[in-house]
Amino acid sequence: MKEKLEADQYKLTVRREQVLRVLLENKDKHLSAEEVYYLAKRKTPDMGLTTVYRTLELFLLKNIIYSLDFGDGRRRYEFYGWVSDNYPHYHLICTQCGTVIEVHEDFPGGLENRVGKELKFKVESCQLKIFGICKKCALKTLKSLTG
Amino acid sequence: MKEKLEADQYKLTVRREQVLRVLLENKDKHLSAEEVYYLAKRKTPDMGLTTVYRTLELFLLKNIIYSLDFGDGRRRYEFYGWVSDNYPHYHLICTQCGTVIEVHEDFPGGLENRVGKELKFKVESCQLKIFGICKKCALKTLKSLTG
DNA sequence: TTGGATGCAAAGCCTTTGCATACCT
DNA sequence: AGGTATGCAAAGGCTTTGCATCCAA
Repeated sequence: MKEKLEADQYKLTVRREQVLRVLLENKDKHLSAEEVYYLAKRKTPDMGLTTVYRTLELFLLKNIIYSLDFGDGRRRYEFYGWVSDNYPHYHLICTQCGTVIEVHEDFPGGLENRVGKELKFKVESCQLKIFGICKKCALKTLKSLTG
Repeated sequence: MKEKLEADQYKLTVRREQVLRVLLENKDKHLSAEEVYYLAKRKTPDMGLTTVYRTLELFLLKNIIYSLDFGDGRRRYEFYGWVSDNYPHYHLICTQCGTVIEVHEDFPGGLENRVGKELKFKVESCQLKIFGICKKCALKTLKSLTG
């Protein structure tokens, strides 16, 4: 599987394989570059942060991953989930505790087709972020009010 | 209208009014802090960039504006369009020329209600970004192919 | 041997903070 | 006077770049 991803003209070096592994093992985590760096460093201690950035850039270019921004000032990375065999999905972001919940569910309303046809736009990918209060925080708030 | 926005405990100073004016005059433009700065500077030459940042932060806090990220490394700002009298809307982002097209249309499929009920999540706001190729770029590509 | 991959350090951007000054009530 | 607002400069945080070295084909 890994080999297939890189078969083009790029080499799947040890470092790149490490980055790939970390990303695969944390599919649901939305890691930042630095987090990938620390996790990869565990198995490859002489890995550099620069390499992580360059590898992520390469993966972005090859559409292996894509990047998101949850407003905390650093970019986060996730495997690509559009057109591929992954289901498209979207994110619920709690504005109180910052937790990001992934919803693995199709986009509603045949959105992508409608956009393509009605608005003359060739859709490549979608990102849907829903901000609000998660159940935990709602409970917490309730408890603090009732004592 | 402007007065109403600030009536709380914050002063609507000349600088803040300038920032507000720039934002109002560019409702459809998704300005960055620096762009706001330059536009505001035209009428108030001794305006500082720091003030723009601090004013934008204040406006964010008061839910007068909200911020977006189109992946170009700088935050962009727009008037708040949820719950308010603005229609919710989403963005088409051309991955070739970077143009951002606003679609003033409700989110499809009663999305926000479904999320709230099915996933136990109190929705505050949504952001939908659709990446792809705009009509202009598609034409450009076609022409370059046919000569 | 040759070109890409890598690490380190430095530079670049955007944004925030510290601090002294200016302003308004 | 007192507290907020502001500008400038400096600091911060994340990311990219320069450059010498390393590695694999």
